[in-house]
Amino acid sequence: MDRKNLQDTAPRLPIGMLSRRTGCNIETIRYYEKIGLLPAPARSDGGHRLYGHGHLMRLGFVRRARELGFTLDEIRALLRLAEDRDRPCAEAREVAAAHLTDIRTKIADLQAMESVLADTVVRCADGKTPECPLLETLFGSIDPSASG
Amino acid sequence: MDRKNLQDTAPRLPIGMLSRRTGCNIETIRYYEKIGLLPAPARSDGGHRLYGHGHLMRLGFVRRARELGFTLDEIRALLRLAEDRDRPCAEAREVAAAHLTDIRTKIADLQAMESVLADTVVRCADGKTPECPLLETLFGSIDPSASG
DNA sequence: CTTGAACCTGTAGCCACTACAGATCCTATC
DNA sequence: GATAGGATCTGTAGTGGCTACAGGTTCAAG
Repeated sequence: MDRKNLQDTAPRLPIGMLSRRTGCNIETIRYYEKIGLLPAPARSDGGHRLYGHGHLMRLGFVRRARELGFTLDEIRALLRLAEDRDRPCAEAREVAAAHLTDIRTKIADLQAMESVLADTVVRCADGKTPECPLLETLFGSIDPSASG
Repeated sequence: MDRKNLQDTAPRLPIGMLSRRTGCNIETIRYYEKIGLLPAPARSDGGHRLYGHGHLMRLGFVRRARELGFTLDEIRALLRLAEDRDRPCAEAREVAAAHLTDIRTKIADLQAMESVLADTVVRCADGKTPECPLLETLFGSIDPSASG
């Protein structure tokens, strides 16, 4: 069985089933269809969506990529690479490497926030300063006498 | 001079000046006014906003708090505490402590993403696997033969 | 009095969903 | 075949925290 057969769309699963199988909200699934991330599935006579195995795999891919913080645009690119089996690895690595840089930047930013806040909260807990250290920190160092 | 005199709104600065002094976009300043985070300033005869020292301090406060990742709602709460000088420290500490927890959760989440991705990118770079390790990771372990 | 920068209001867009409202369909039971 | 109620349908609007216009008015310098 080819796990990457994204073209297999033989209609089987209604949307609620797909939702349960992937852990993805029904609304989100419809949203992914609307923005073209998930191809429109077959419909029952009454108009209900019926998904195939390809949809299941594709949505699983999207969910996993989201868990790793990829944006929907990045995921779109990765899906294209997954379909084009010729030269995906180098390009996929590029997408991932760029994303990794983003993540590391975010971690660094959050760690900077964390250290300032942790320090401030400790000083608040001390109760050794007359003013609230947190509020003092936030009032910061704008000099109101400087001319703009 | 009391740095916390947020009530001083004697009209002096036009919005562009306030923007330059605080590093906050003009659009953002107007947005903060619209959502009630920054009080509406005086106006010139022609209708241009004229800000006072209190606005400068308040907006500085907001910007610093944003840099520490506080949400606008949290900042609203902190500003209320800053105005009410009686029992702010314990409550401000609570707001900050809750936010600190959020930040630490986010850091942990990002570090989890980082380690998976860093590992995968390295394996991509190896070129030792026939398939692309990144795409393999994203195709994950959904078992299509399991019944939903 | 003219120029052009600064400012005004209001609306729409961004991302990635989420939450309805109000209608229709599907399936199981009687 | 009727009925109940869960599942699904479409479409719209809201979230947070801005940002980007369009199309108009005002301000300050020369």
